[in-house]
Amino acid sequence: MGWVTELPEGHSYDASVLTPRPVAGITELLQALADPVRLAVVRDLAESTEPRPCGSLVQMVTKSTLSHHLRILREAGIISMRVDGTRKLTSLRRAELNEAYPGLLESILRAPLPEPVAAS
Amino acid sequence: MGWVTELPEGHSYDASVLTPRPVAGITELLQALADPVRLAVVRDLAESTEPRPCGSLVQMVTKSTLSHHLRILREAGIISMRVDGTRKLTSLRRAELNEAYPGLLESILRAPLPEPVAAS
DNA sequence: GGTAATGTTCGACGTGGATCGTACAACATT
DNA sequence: AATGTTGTACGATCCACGTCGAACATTACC
Repeated sequence: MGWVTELPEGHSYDASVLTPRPVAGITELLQALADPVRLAVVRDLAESTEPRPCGSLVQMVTKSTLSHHLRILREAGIISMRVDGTRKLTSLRRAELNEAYPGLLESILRAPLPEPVAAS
Repeated sequence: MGWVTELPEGHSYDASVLTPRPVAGITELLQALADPVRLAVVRDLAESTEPRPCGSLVQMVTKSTLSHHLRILREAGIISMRVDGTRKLTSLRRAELNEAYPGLLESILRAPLPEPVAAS
């Protein structure tokens, strides 16, 4: 078996890391996308067809912070992750998003990236 | 003259209330839209072609809180306001938004409103 | 001039969110 | 078994945000 499915009262992994959620409501979805780091992650994932390990994503923040942002994106149904050995591959759920909110993701991705993402 | 244009060091109105700003960057725009009250205001404005006074908008919050949200929408370039006697008429800047981010506003407005907007 | 109507500003409060460091879990390799 | 790699959980901190009440500004009307 892979990762733990139940929480044995203490320090162990949450099963929700791997079970994809349905795409969230419009407010939660916009809140998830309304952050420079998370938006950068989404753009990054959108540019590569292949799933990407967390380490190859934006390096603006610490591992723990990135994990926090990936959790939010996961809980909003924007991304999904699957295990690949010692790493987890993250991918953008374009189909589900386009079904739930047609055109939304595309129009956001089409937007020019204004902020240099980090402080100049 | 109309409203004050300069801030005479104290309690007076800000000129930015009436001067429309350019549409903000994608992150600031999404942040402005990622709030249930503001999203309700935008939906409300989108459903009526005529500009609306603040009093006829969503009544979920206090006047001051609504004014705060309208300020954020204004600074993001999403709405504009003009004076009409003792009131200010608010209108959605659909054209400017569609020019800056084609399809974005429409896809958001097309989304079903999930949350009953207030606590049940 | 006084009063009412409509918004805005300010100050304050509470909550949530972003960030980090550290410790831990799971797997791979040796 | 020991170690390295990768990602998550937890605790703590800091700051931004949403909310309200009260005071003020602007205009209209009596």
